[in-house]
Amino acid sequence: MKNGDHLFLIDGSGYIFRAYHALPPLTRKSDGLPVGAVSGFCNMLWKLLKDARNTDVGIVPTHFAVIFDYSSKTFRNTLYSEYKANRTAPPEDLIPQFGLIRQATRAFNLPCIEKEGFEADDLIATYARLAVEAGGDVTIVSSDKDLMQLVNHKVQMYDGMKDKQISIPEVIEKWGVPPEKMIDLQSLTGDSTDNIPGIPGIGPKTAAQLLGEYGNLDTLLARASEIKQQKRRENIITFAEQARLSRELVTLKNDVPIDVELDELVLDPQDGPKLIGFLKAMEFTSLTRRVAETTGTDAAEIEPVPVETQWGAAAHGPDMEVSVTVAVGVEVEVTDVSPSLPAGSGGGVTPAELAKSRANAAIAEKIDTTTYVCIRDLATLQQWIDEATENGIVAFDTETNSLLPMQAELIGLSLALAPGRAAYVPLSHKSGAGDLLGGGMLEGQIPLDQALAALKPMLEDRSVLKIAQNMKFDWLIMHRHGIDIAPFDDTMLISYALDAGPGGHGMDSLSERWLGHKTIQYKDVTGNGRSSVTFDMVDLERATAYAGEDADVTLRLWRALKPRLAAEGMATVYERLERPLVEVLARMEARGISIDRQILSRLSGDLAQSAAAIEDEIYKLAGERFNIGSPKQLGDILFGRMGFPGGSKTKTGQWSTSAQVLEDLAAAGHELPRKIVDWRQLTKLKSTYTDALPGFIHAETKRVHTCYAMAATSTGRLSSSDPNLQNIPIRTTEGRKIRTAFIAAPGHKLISADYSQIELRVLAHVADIPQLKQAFAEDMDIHAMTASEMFGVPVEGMPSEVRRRAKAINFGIIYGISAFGLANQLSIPREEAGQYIRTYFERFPGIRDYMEATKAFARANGYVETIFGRRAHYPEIRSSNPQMRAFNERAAINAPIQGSAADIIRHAMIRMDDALAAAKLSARMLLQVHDELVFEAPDKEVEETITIVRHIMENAAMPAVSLSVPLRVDARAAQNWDEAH
DNA sequence: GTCCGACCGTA
DNA sequence: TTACGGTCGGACG
Repeated sequence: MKNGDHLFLIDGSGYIFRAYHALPPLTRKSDGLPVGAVSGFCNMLWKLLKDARNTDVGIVPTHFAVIFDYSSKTFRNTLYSEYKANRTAPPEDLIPQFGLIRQATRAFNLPCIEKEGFEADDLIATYARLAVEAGGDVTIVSSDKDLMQLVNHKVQMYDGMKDKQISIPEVIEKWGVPPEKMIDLQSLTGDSTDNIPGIPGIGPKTAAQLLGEYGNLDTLLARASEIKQQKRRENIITFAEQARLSRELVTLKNDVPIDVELDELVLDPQDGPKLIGFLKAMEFTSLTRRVAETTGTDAAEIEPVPVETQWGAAAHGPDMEVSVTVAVGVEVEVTDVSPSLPAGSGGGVTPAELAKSRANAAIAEKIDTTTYVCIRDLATLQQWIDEATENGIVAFDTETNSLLPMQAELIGLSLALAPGRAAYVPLSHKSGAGDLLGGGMLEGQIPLDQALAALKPMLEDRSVLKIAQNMKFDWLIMHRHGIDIAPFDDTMLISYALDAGPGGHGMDSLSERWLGHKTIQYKDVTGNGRSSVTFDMVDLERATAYAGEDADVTLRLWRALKPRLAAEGMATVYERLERPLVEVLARMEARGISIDRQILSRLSGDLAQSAAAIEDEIYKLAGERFNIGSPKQLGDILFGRMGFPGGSKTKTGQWSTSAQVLEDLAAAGHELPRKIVDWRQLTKLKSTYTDALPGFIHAETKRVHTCYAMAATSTGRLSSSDPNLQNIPIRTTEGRKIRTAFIAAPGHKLISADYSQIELRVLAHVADIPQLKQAFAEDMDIHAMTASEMFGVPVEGMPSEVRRRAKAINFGIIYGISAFGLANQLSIPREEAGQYIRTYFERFPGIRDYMEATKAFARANGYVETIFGRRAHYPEIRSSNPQMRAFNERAAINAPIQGSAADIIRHAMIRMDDALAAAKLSARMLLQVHDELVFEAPDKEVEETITIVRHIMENAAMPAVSLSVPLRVDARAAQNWDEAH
């Protein structure tokens, strides 16, 4: 190396993590191998190399190397055992990419450099020093602040993803100190991601100011007593030693003994065929094409090169040593079908093959529920816990006396370590069914607090994966006992990510489907109906069989289903949209919302009075007393005895008395049907809301805790029950009053933030409709715009009826429109509705194309996808029954739109808690209503909370998806939900 | 007691 | 025309 040469050092390990989180997820089409970060890495390398003169760096590299971390243990761990101790395991779909990126590097003909005991950063520091000493210049491709200490007039950094150069001025601008003071700055601030302590209470701003004043860390520490702020002075004196230790940790080692000499890093020319062989194996088609063009290679001539990948059966523990080394891209014998955990220790299998062998094994292994252990002493429990900890994987289940997690009491819990090896730990079983007083606690159970104390370290141990069926329930139960389970997998959610569509994801049905095993029914254990008992009354033998089976089945399901995530390309959906939401929703459910009992009680009285008055009038008009709430009796009276015209029948042959039918009669001048409609509205509000809601107020928290179902819908939406807080009235003034009972705690406000027209915006994006995109870009009234476009009526002074029809059509489009449905909705003839639809498609031909393409995709694949890759399956779309087929087609058109919107708000929710915490706001998310989030915030934080909430929600699709239409969020704060919405 | 259909509240 | 959950009446056992 000589004067004028230029060395590029790529921070390979840093790039992997950053690319994984910043780039949209991507999986290899043929087998679901996750390759998003690999793709980003290859594109970046190609950009840097293809024509050095034209790169964004604007510099011609003469030498080039990609540097990696060797392992997680380095010399820094001997300095400080806690170094990087809080790192969690890399996401499962990232793990195979570590190896792939090294192979990519070699395919690019570039040296791959790593060294045991040292971090990539130390190697980079060493090579940078050597290059400068040899007279060369250096560009470090990374954006990691830990490397900024290396920047000087010969060494710069380049952020390959933001396309930004970082030299001395940029460092000063960002951190307020020149690069040579970065070490001192980091020693003061510490770094929570690397677990570097620093000095408490000192952030980058304070650190920069102190270093400006005192020059360097040693001077600062020596003269700490001069600092005026008392707290700061005390902290610096107290934690001086900690700062010195931090300095040792953050100082990069620039004298690592190197194995590859500087001169060996000379940039070789690209080997087109070699690179293309790799890119083809990765199935990066567009990059393959570009490389072929530039290097003048005929890509068709080149075979994909077999690629080695590490594909883990389970991501758990910080080091992830458990993984399967497999050859992908070549035919291999499936050798690993062993039932032991962790699965796979050398067999050559692709994700798809492993999934298949696991499915076969799962159904082949029979289940015997009589072999489970009942644990009744602490020592035995501790043995199981120790084994679980050593294993790194355990299935976990709680038994309670209620399905409502906020009021359920813990009765016992079960663990499974391996298929067939499960145990039940009774904790609160009662004795003496014959005892008049109900019996006391059963003898021979581990005291609850002791059992929980023993379990807590394992349940919270980051190196032990906990598996449950519907983890949100168990998480919340344990959360109420001071234990926050992590990390975890959820078989229900894995099933949901894989197989959302008709058919549920309950354990019983999953067991039958995947294990061929009929589970013991809860009812067979606790009894039926009147004679049923709570689980704490069940004898231990039967309780052990039932509870042990739950854990055993859960573990087996996990083994059968988990590998399918990678094989079918659904790992990202599961890990980004399902699993992280568990804790978010559990915390929302635990918080609950405050309801004013008095308001509801008063409303109930009012409703009862009004309904009674109408009831009398109804009897007078009908000439007899009858049960107005019985559609059967009502239909017979209206259309039988009284002979009203225009009756229609339901599919069971009864007279229909739907609101639509009654409204039509009322419009024709009949008094009685109007009264019925009014009576129905009042009694509905009373029975479903004002009477029912107070029963859900929790005895201790005095708040209402709804329960969200994560796997109940085919589209990705949540559902809410017990009580359902997603259908609280809003359309009528009478109904709205119910919302005034949902109130903020004293000193707080409720904030309601809702997406404006999110589904139509998603439609505009996915169907790529220019007029719609422009209308949203300009924040126009979308229904008026549609009406104007369709009927040629100017938006100014548009009759409301015209807009109403356009609005109905817009919704119809989202729902997979039919002339029949639109005619029904608008009460117009079917011919007229059909004409509307034709006109709409003429004005927006892209929508028709999109709908046809979606139907064709669904027919071909049996499912449709959201913009984030969530799938909804519609196997019946190929039905020979035309009605069935049409229904499935409409649902398939709707699912990507409704589902994408659901995914967007899921993203927002997953990020929200951290965003609020980062802004030091104590606002809390309470409710989700499909396109709306409700928060409770202290009065003083309302404005700032709205800013953060809006920002997170409006940018929720990024970076996974870049929408071509802006998202807009309306937010308002008030004392109650009615005024806030 | 349990299940299903009709009806209706929300997005 | 999409997606849900709750209440009621009424039929079934």
